[in-house]
Amino acid sequence: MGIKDDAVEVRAQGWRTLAALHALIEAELERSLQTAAQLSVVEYTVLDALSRQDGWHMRMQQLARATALSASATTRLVNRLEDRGLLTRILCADDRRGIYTELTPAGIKLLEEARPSHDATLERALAEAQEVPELAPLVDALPKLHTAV
Amino acid sequence: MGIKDDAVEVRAQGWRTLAALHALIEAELERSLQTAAQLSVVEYTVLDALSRQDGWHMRMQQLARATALSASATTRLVNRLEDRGLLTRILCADDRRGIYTELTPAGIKLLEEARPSHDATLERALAEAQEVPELAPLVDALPKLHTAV
DNA sequence: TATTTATTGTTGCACAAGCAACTATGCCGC
DNA sequence: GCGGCATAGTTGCTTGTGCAACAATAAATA
Repeated sequence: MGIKDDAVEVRAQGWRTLAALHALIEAELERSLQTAAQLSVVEYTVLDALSRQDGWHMRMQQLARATALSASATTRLVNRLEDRGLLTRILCADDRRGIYTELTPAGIKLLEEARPSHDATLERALAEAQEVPELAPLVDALPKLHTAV
Repeated sequence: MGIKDDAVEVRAQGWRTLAALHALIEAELERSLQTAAQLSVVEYTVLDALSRQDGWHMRMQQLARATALSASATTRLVNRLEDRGLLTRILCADDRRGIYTELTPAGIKLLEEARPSHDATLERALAEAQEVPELAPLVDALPKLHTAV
């Protein structure tokens, strides 16, 4: 096995680690958000993305990218949240094909209620992952990514 | 905003980065494996996990953990692969509740055919991710996790 | 041994996802 | 202005997934 083959295997192992950690965190968040606010992880992601957006409105396609979902899935996701009164669709004035989505007060409220649970669960999931030998190095690496030091 | 709040935000951002990179890689692998071998990512994961297992047999529950899938999803996943003749169920002699799965020659063959495409796509996806500013640091960190230096 | 309890895997059901086809609007060259 | 093409979003259909309930076997306890 040469150097080149090693690189392939290193990438594969990195990918497996990434996938495993992702699955662990997502599963815990899923349960936590479900019981705390009847929200799935993607639904929370939408509300959170909207809240971190200036003016609190995004187009469908931005939402699709933010959630890594297909266009059709995004449509139905927004439908669900709109039916629950958590956000509203707003027609674009300048581009009449486009549709903005905006958080309603109820959406903001639910997000604020869910956020502590989300954050605590994330912290707990990362702590659990650190107990797993294969995952620990990745958990350690995560907070070092964006520190502006 | 205090130090504690910063830690929360750092974790959240790390999680978003992890999720984004995971989604990007998975989407590319999905397309690639589909066209190369009519396999989904989880299906490939099963075949790969079995091939990296001594004796090439695993129990359902191990498979469920390796794929981060529920028990029922694992059952149906194994059904699909068995129907295609890529693996076989083998009853455990010592624990008659348990079921081993084992790659068939056809399964081994398909895996070997799919692996180059998988590895190449993974390399390409990581290269693409490195062009995205938010993802680049995580991409850089991945290969450093398991290097036995 | 008999009875309870835990574990392993499968099935019914409801739901969310992707793909392809569609509508509606914007944009470009003529 | 008009036909052709690209873009934004929605809908029909199929499929994979999780949860809860279940059957079968093992392990624990009396």
